[in-house]
Amino acid sequence: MPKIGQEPLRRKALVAATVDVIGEAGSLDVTVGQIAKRAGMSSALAHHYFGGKAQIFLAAMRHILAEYSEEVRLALIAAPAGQRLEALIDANFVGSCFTPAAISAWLNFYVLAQRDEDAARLLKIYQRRLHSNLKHSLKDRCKDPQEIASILAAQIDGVYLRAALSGKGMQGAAEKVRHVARALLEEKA
Amino acid sequence: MPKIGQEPLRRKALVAATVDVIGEAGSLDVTVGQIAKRAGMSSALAHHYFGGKAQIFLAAMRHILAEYSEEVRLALIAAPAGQRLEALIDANFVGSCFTPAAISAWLNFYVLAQRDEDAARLLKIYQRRLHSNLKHSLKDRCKDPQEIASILAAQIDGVYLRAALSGKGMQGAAEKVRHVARALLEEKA
Amino acid sequence: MPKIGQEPLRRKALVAATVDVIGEAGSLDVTVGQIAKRAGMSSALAHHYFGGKAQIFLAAMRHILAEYSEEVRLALIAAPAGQRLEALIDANFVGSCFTPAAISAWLNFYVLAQRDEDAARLLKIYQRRLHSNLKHSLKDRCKDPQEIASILAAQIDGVYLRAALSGKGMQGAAEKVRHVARALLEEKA
Amino acid sequence: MPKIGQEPLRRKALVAATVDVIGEAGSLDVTVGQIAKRAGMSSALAHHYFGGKAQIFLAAMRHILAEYSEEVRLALIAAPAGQRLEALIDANFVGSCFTPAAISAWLNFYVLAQRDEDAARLLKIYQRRLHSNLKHSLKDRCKDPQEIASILAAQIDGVYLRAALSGKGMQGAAEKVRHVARALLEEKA
DNA sequence: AATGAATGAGGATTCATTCAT
DNA sequence: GATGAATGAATCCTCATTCAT
Repeated sequence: MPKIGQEPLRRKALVAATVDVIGEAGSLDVTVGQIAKRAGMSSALAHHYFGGKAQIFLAAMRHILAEYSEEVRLALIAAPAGQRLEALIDANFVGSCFTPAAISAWLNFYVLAQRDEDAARLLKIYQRRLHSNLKHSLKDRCKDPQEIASILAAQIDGVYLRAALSGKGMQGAAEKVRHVARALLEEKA
Repeated sequence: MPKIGQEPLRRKALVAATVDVIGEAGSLDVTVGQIAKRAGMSSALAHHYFGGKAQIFLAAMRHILAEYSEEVRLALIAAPAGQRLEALIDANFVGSCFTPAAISAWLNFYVLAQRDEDAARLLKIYQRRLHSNLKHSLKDRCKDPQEIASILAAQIDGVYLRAALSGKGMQGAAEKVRHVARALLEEKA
Repeated sequence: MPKIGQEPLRRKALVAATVDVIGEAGSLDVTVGQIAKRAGMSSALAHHYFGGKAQIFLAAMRHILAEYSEEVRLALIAAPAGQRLEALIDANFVGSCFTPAAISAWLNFYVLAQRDEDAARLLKIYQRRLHSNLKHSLKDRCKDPQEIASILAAQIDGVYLRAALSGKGMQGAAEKVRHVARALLEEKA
Repeated sequence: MPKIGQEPLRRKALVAATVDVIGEAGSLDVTVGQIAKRAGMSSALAHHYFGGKAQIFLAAMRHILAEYSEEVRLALIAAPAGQRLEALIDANFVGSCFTPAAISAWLNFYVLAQRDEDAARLLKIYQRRLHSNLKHSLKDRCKDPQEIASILAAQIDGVYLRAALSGKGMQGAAEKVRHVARALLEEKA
């Protein structure tokens, strides 16, 4: 029996290891060797599958974003029509991709996006999707969904940042954003 | 007798060069050689004056924070009594330390704070000061200054992040935060 | 499958090269680069296999001591019962590990032992073993084997030193120690 | 009043500092900066007076040898005619230049002599003088002063080495050499 | 497919030495 | 005489990457 289908397994393992290691180090200054070791293979194989360090990182980022997207998608599906905004906000602070490890990877993602074309593109996709989701869930609930969505997106990111750096986790984070949302929607109403 | 009093000059030049180079690279992955070259001296001299790479970075961060603090201090002094909150918000998006270069250094500062004791301490000081300033300026204007300050601080950071990553500068950033502030203060009024 | 089993070969080559290079330089001030080059590999590989300069040195010292010990062991086995002392003395001045190169390494070993824990430990082992061997071979031939062994050990080291520094090799060295041994054993007889 | 005669003072201070620092480090791997600092001046001045690191070391060695020679000279003068050998042996283990610091410098001197012409010459002078002194003091007391002197010189060096490395000082060292001397002189007498 | 082997390039750091004042 | 300033060269070490098997 030949070992078949090893490639996807290996890639998955490497992606998971990357998130893991970056999370632990709190930095993108991790070596391919560390990642490969964590994934239980040689660094040569990591290169073989991904082509280079940058691509490994990118795959890890893509994974984080995919998990996040899925989380959001499910939350929106499950939410009652009038509660989409609240569900969306909550989804941004709950779920597997918001573990401390992922947060660290996420933070570094922001930095990477400054230089790296691919990272910047991925990040833009995330931002557009979040903005779009927010706008949709705000439709019919306020006069300027565009602006409110933009504000709430920033609020979400800011709360992330602070939660990530405080080391105290996401407790109370969603509530802060909901608070802002309520205030903005009550305005002049 | 030797040439004298070069140390402060050199240190200043190195700090400026560090902010500069980090800003351009969008990353802390810059070499002491790059920094020293930009500052017009040998890397050996940079080590001589600062002792090591970490200390050079730290001095740069301290410089950025000092500039920011000064900006805020002046804004608060100049503001009429009832306009302190607005002045404070504006001060966070205007001024010399919010050039693209400084923003990049700032972003990387967040990441560094995850691993580096000293960076974390500096960052905490910034956060406490911002929170404290916000709270003071909210006193007498709402029921829960503590909570509102916390929300606005996150909003400020989030707007930073987005402005920094969009590459479009700070246009409209302060207005977004002011918008949130207005909404939160009007609440239940 | 990769080329395999190179590690022991490389380690051996590096150890030999280390002794060689130190011998030529007459000093521990040799670079990993020099050693690696002599061993026919990159300095990176030397680090890969040994972890660092100190460990390379230590391995070289261990090698020299092992060779010496083997030399002594064989000499003692081969010696007739009544001639053990003489055989032991001779063994200290004959043999592969007393080439000029090894002597130089040996000399530097003394110096290194002043600072380096590991080197000091190794040296102590050598000294204890020599002392113990001498004492055993002196048993039944004098009243105070402990003291005589101590004196002869020092004599051996001293003759080393002088032979090493004179650059004229070990000619007549063993005979000097044998001379002392005879004199000490004849005492008060 | 101009500062005159500073040069000899500075040189003396540097020589003393060199012995000091080498003794502490247990190695010749000391920097000119360390030496100069210990001597209370800038490293530039050290270079100015000595021309380079090698010459500083050499001056320190010369100093140690001079002290040693003086010690021996005085001992020989003070010794009664028939006790010159014993006085000479004792002089090799007593005196200011056999402090732990000097021993360390001495040990390193041996190593340096392997490469450095000047150091080798100095060392040879010491060895010749010791040998000559021993030979003279052995004249009329044995048949082969040349050989006995050679053996005792080696014994003295060997005992040095062991005493220096044991860290227990020179206790009992002279007595060991005297013991050998007695034995050699009693031979076949 | 998988990996041990191997390296070149690069980076932080140190230090003897020189120089201008 | 004396020193702060300054640097080039060298060294250890790391790491992404390539290669042969």
